[in-house]
Parts: sequence; C-alpha cells; structure tokens
Amino acid sequence: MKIVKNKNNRGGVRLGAGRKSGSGLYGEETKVIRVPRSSLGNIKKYLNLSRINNIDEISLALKETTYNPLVLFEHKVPAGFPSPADDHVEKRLDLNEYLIKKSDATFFVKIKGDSMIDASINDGDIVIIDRSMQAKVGDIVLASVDGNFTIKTLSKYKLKPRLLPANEKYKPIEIDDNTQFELWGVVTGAVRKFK
Amino acid sequence: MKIVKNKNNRGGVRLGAGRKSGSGLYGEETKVIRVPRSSLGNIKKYLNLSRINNIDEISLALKETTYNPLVLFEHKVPAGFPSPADDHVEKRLDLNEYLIKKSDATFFVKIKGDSMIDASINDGDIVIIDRSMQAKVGDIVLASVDGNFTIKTLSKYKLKPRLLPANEKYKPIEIDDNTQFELWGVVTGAVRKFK
DNA sequence: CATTTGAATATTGTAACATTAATCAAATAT
DNA sequence: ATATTTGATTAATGTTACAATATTCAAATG
Repeated sequence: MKIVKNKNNRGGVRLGAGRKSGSGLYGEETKVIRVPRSSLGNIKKYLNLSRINNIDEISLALKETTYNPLVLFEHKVPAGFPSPADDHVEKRLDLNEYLIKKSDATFFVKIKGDSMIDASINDGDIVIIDRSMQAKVGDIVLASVDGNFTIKTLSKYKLKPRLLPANEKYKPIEIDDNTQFELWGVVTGAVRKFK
Repeated sequence: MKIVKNKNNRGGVRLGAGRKSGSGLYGEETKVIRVPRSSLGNIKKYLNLSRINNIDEISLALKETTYNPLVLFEHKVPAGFPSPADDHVEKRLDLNEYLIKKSDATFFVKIKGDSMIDASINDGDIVIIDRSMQAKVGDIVLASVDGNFTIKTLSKYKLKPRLLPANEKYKPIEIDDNTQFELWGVVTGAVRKFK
C-alpha cells in the first residue's frame, strides 16, 4: 500500500501569511451573546443596517410609539377648499405608514443645498430613501459619484447614466467609465418642517 | 481517617423537581449569536428595554409600520453630500414624532391646486396643521374665507389680515369687514410621496 | 513574470461546559 | 400540625472551545 503524497510541494512556513485581522464582516472584534429567539430577527436587521451603512452606533431608541391616528381632510375640489363638513373625506393618517413601504430598506437623508429646488426639495428637507427599489429613468435617486453623495434625477445619455439637478444653476453630471458611480436608492418621499 | 458525610440527609429523588421551563429572563428559548463588540451595548440596552416593557409592544414598535427606527444621515456640509462615514450624524427618526408636536391639536390636509407652489407646497402634498398655535404674520395658515378653505401665507395690510398665495398667477386676498374669515391653524410641515 | 497552489491565520456559527438560579418535597424544627 | 430548612434536581445563562469557512500570502510552477 502506498501513501499518496501531495503531488505538489508548494507552500510552507510563510511569515505574515494568513487572513488579516479586521477583515471580517464587521471589521472589529466580535463577542458571543445569548438572546431570546423572538428578538433575533430585529437584532440581525439592526446589525445588517449598521454594517451596510458603515455606521458606528445606532441607538435603539425604544421610545413609546408616537403613533396618533390623526385626521386627514382630503380635498376633492380643485379650486379652493370645500367646507370640511360637507366635502372632506376623513381618514386616519400615520406618517410613517404613509411614507415608508419597506422599513428595513429605508433610511433618511437631510438635504443641504438647493440643487433640487425645482423638484420642491429644499435645504433642510428630509428625504426618504428606499434601497430596495429598482431605479428607473426619471426617478430621483441617491447616488455616489466619485465618492460624493448627491441627490439627482436619474437620466440616460448615450447608454450611460446621467444625473440631472433640478435647478438651472447646476449642470448635469455625466457618468463615464472613469467615474465611480453607485446607486444607493430611490427617493420615495420628502418631508419638511416649517416651524 | 474519617469520611465526613453530610450532616443532613435531606432531599433525594423528587419527581417534577427542578427549575420550571420558561422561568428565565425572557420566558422563551434563547439562541447564541456573535455580534460586533461595538454593538453589544446597544443590543443589551434593547434587550433590557424589551424585557422590561413587554416584548410584544417593543417588537411591534420595531417591526410594524407605526414606528420605524431607521437611519438618518444628517449632512453637515453645504455643497453636495459628504461620505457618510465621515460626516453624517446618525439618528433614529420617527416621522410622526418629527413632524407633530401636539397630536391632539393636529390634523392633515391634502393640497389641491398650485397656489402655494413657490413655497414648495404642491398639488397632492399633505400639510400638517396645528390648530393650537398662534398664527403670526409670515406663517403659512389654513383659513376659511367666505366659506372656502385656503392655504396661504398670512400677512397684514392696513390693520386687516391679508392672505398671500405663493404663486404669481394668483392675487392676494384682502380681508375686510364684510368677509367671513377664520383662522383654522398654522401649517407646521408638509410631506410628499414621489412613488 | 504571471499563475497556481496550499500553508497560515482570522472569522464565524454552534456545541459544550460551567456556573448560577429556581423549584420542589423530604427532613427537621417549632 | 405547621413552618422552615435543606439539598437534589433541572432550566437558564454566560463563556469557552471547536469545527468549518474565508482570506491572504508567497513559494513553486509554468
């Protein structure tokens, strides 16, 4: 009986070989903990979000839900507003529910600057971004271009993506093969506080 | 040499003895998971809170639509968006909480028409109205004028209120003694859905 | 000089273990 | 008879150990 050896005799003691420290999923030391089964899903979701977005700390603020089913007057008549008593449709409205479809694929960005002013997105507004949606031409998207984040309308030009600002002061951004370009998500809504 | 026995000879085989299942901290099965060290604190805080506050409520708050503990990138740099890793401040954001101060004095109106377009309030937007606030000149308000509801900027002219549209196409509305006029509330915010 | 290869080492999920905590009924005390 | 003490019993919990996987490097090969 023969002992089959490796045909090749490569490798050997190599200084500095091996996987590098910090090359893991989280880039840092991990610990083992025991958690109740019903919390597993939430915790994994949390870890996933923080990993993807490269966030140091997410404070799991577990305040009481502020959900207050409030009243919505929905106006049906184009010119002016009808008497609420006669013509409005009353509805309960939860703003989270109204504006967010997939909560675990959604995050918010606060707008700085006026480049989307013609799309009624102003400095200080908060836009709602859905990472899970497939962006189409015409959508307002969050993208990174050469390392900078920007919110623009997605367009196409000569088979390449093109980002259009909604303000005449700014020029479209053309994306070529030398441009780092990544779509982060589709802007699905916006909120503004006046007071 | 003596073997020291127990002085007492109590106990023994007892059917049904022992700690009862489900008597633990969480009252349910637990699992072991590995998490990054930097997240440990938050996860423990979360587990602690959910335990104290009754699992159902909290997991509902995290999972269901009413409360979305999502991630907010708040940008500090005016021009464009910086790398999220560098400059963002991350927060949980509850849109209800963000936009509503006094929930029992607040209601919503869905906008029809383009008369406030220059204030970035467009057809289809939903505005948030606080009935409890004292309206000041410059505020966007909901008012009824001769039985019709309208949303305009509150102004003053010759000691009388005047309602200014935010669109050149429309004219200011002067309020005189023969005009029925009532202030319904101050517009404190607006939300828009793109998709 | 580019490619292939396997040793080397970190990561990661899970099992195993030791310790702690809770429960029960027999033994003891009152 | 009733209350209390006690230790066997078993679940829960935190930690370590381990096996499987992933990643990296440079020697060997082409």
